[in-house]
Amino acid sequence: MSIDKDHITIYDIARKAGVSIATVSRVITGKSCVKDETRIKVENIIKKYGYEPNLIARALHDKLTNTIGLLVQSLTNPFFIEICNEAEIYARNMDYTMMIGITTNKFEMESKLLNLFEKRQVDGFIFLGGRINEVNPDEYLIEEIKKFSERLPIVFVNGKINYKNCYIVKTDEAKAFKKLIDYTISCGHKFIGLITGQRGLWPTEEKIEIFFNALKENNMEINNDWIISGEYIVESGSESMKKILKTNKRPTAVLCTNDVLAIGAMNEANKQGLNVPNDISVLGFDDIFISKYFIPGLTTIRQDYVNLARIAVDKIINHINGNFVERVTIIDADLVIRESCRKIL
Amino acid sequence: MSIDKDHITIYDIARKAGVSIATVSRVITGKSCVKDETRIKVENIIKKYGYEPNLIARALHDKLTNTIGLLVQSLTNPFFIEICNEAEIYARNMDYTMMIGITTNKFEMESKLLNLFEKRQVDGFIFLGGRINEVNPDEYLIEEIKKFSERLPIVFVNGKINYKNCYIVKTDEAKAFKKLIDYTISCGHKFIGLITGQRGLWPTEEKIEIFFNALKENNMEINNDWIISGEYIVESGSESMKKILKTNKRPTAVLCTNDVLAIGAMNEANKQGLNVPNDISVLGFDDIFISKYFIPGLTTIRQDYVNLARIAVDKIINHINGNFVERVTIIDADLVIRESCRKIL
DNA sequence: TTGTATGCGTTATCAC
DNA sequence: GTGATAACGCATACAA
Repeated sequence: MSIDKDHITIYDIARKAGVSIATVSRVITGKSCVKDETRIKVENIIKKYGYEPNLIARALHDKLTNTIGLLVQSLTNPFFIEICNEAEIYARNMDYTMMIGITTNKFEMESKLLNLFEKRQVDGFIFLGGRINEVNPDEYLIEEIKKFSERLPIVFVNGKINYKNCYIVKTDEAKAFKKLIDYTISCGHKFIGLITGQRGLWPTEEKIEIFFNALKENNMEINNDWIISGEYIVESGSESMKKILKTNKRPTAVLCTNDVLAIGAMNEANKQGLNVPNDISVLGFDDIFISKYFIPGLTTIRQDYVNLARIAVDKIINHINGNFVERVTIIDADLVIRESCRKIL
Repeated sequence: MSIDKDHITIYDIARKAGVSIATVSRVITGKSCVKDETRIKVENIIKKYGYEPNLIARALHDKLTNTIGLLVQSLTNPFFIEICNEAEIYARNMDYTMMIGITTNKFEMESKLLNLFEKRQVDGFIFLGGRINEVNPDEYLIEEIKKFSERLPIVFVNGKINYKNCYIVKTDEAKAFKKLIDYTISCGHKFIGLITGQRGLWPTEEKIEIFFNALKENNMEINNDWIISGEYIVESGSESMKKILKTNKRPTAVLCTNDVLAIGAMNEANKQGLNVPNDISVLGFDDIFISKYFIPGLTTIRQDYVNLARIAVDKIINHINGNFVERVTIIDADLVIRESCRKIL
């Protein structure tokens, strides 16, 4: 085949088949009726020359690119990675391509990417991390999202911005974190600390509230020296644990609002010669891939990555296709018991 | 501003400015000369109406999309993730957008993605994992790469397929692994095992060869029961360590051809009640993010992710711009000494 | 059922 | 220095 595939157009096929380009187009899209005889003739020519429609030209006409923009805070947090991984594979399976933009947790970068990807005519956005986690985001951040959501479907994964045009798929983090606390208490722990990431984010504030409520319900001591906030990075988990271990009395268990923090916390405890879980128990949230293999295995909450990702993609595609889309979907998460939380006899 | 930005075209601007679309286009591209007076007039109108050129239309004309296709084997191996992360951020900084395709290490998927992304008119490919690591790939896998590389720049990250049109950026893995072995030996280890991923891949075979040579050079015992191959996943590292620990005499140190395996190996040693590094030392390769925080911290080789990623992107962009591009770039990697390898007195 | 003609929004060629 | 117009490749409204 000496013909360069790149340069075969609908015109070439039409000429070879002795029909008009309209007919060829009809055959390709399959939307309109074409007489069987001509359809087969055209199909054969298409096959013979290996013709493939030019997706750019099609996008120019249709205003649709079969592309989804994935705006993710970073690829350093394994939770985000799992979502990206599953979302890409699933989306492509549904005939969509993923454009990825890493915002490095900068709101300006989110804005730039929203604009850039809109210019690239993505058919929808998936938002992962960033402003959607803010408890009190600046008004303009919300306004911007609203503006875009008028034109394109936007899905937040684990986000909380509530606006009529925005879709949400999220883990029931409150319920899941309550499970984690209840389990810890059921193991006999009476002195429990809490390590969190940034204040002012939903994944943090929600869990802090649940934590306080649960301890009160159980008439347990709330020691503010054992409640340390930082960032959602390993080093911060270590730092927070260090602070907790400096207090006069140390807790028997420390809950972390995510696994990354828990790993930092375990690392620090270990450095100080403490054994997890014998000297101090540590629990996490997310069940990132390494948590299973850490020593000791981390007891944590497993978020349902696969469904979070797939539902996010489905919402976009269904919206595009004009199907009904549930605005908010909430998913349960399971407790994963490993070795990092000791049962106190 | 009541006008919908989406629908402003070059025609609107031309009309408002009282010039032709050609002039507006000249102002936008900046390639041809326009009288200062008219240029300023047009620029003002553009600003006033917030006009932005339609990138799809431009792509249809130019055959360029300012998009790079990133074909990655999986987002489960942290090494790949680091590259993706850096590549996306850097590429966008250079005004390119990243399309990501996860091949799940299936060659057919690589083929599909090559074709799909070419139809989407990416301006180049970055290849991460997959067939480019095969020591003896099927001929058709090579032919396909050759075919695509005639039309588009393709960069392999740590790949070895040698073809005149393909670019390569890679860590000098042989040299780096030699460093790792030399260090292990310098710590006094005389009985050393090796855990690898799949046979038939360069990152495996090359290291096995280095391993044998180094041991011979040092007149050390080569015990084939201590050389176990599997897959590049954590579980495989555990399994391999299990096999090594079943042998009569156990090595004092085990080298792993990547960190993922090392983590599995350490986990297994630990499960069997052995302390790393006191009972057995474990060393890795890659320095994935968790290796620093693992207990004990993993002694390993740090690949220069940032440069690997940036050089890959640069090669693509320079090729597109018609600049000279070095076909192969080889990067050194450093030994990172942590706690997982014990010094024997 | 099929063909013609037009639009999609650019850039570039060629006149003027 | 500027404008008219073709070209990029497709999809579709309308006409036949």
